[in-house]
Amino acid sequence: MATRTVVNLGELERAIMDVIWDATAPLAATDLREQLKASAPGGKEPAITTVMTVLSRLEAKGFVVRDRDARPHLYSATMTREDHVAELMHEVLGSASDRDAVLARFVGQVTPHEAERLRRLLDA
Amino acid sequence: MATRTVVNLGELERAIMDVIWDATAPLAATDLREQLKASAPGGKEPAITTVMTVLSRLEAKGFVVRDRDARPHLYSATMTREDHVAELMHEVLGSASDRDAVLARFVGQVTPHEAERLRRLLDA
DNA sequence: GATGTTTTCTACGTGCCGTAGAATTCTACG
DNA sequence: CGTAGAATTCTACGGCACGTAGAAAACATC
Repeated sequence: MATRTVVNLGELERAIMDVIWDATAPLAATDLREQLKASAPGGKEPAITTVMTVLSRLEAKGFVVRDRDARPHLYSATMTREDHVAELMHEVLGSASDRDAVLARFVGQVTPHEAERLRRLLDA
Repeated sequence: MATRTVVNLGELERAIMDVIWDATAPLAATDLREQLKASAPGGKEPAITTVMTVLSRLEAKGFVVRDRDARPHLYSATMTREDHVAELMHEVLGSASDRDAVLARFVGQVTPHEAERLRRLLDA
């Protein structure tokens, strides 16, 4: 019933996606767990089964794909973080009736540098 | 523990915010309930206490303020929907390390009309 | 085929949210 | 005032998403 928007990631799910996105190649669950420990401040370290459960859920949600032929299964993201975030932005933008008004507020809050960047992108 | 981002609204909470945002003046819970029924397709109609509970939660979350002096209490939004959505967009944008790359994807997906709109906004 | 590894299954605890009755407080009106 | 009706607060339950992970099953390897 809940209009399943894409904005549905928990804390650990997001942390795992971040590791996958930062990786240069598909990762095995164990490696991923290592990276997770490295990037986590408190050194918290979930059980390997926990990581796999979340990975399965992320796969079900379409965020990652896994190579089931490889022997530890290898996981990779279905889209880049940038594409994902851009998509989220559009999704959020779409939730307003007056898109133009939202854009006005939006550009009113970007940094000068980003404004310049946007100008260049738009002229390209 | 969960890094409470602003992106936390349930289905009913959002529906209620939409009614409040569409309203031209502060609303009483009963009126709000009416509007809710009107805008809902299935004619689903939550109990008045349900509406009030959610309203209280929205107040706690800082999304609405209520006039406690008025006799039915009157509720209104703390910010416009456009400001809210723009804020969300920035929040989402901030979740990426490479903001420029995100912006590139983002502008690559806006409609021509919106691109034009953005150009004008940036030059203002 | 026994052993270590990897994966799947199953399941619990917690917190958010929709839901709303019960109890309480408040306002008018007679 | 006293009381009825209206409004507000309190309390609470059920469902679902997530973090969590053990138990069990499937695999690979020697």
